[in-house]
Amino acid sequence: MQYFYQSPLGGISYELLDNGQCSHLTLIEPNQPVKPEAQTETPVSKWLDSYFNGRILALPALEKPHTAFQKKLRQALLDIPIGERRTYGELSRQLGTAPRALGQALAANPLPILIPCHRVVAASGIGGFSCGIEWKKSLLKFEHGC
DNA sequence: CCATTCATAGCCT
DNA sequence: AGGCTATGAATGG
Repeated sequence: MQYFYQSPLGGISYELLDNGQCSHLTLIEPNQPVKPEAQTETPVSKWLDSYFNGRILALPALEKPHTAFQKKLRQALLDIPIGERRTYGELSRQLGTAPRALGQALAANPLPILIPCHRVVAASGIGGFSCGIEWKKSLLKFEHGC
């Protein structure tokens, strides 16, 4: 079942499975509001509230990673504190993989923000973002002020 | 400093 | 199995 959330940075849609786990989260075009009537209170919406208020709660139930690597990657991403950044090179060395392969894995992350893949940037420059580079910029900017 | 090239490798579908 | 990079380092202008 699909839900929507209106964040200060733009609309967010996400998918909850029957078991309550969040399987996907997508960032809509920044500054494009979503239909207000589609917003419903869920564990994910509560978490997003907490995130955008600067006091982050424990993560809601998430769908499990499909591979061992994704699990390791998810943990590594969650270990990056707010406001911190890692480069693709740094993180790939930490995980024992190649920078490019890491990019592939990040691009396939179905749970941006929840799993903070936006804190990984290129060695020079900002790098890419699956939901649009503008989102990555605003997220980093937002976290910087926390 | 910017553009281009190329080595590289493993993750995802 | 095969492609396909959300890289990075090196090079050359």
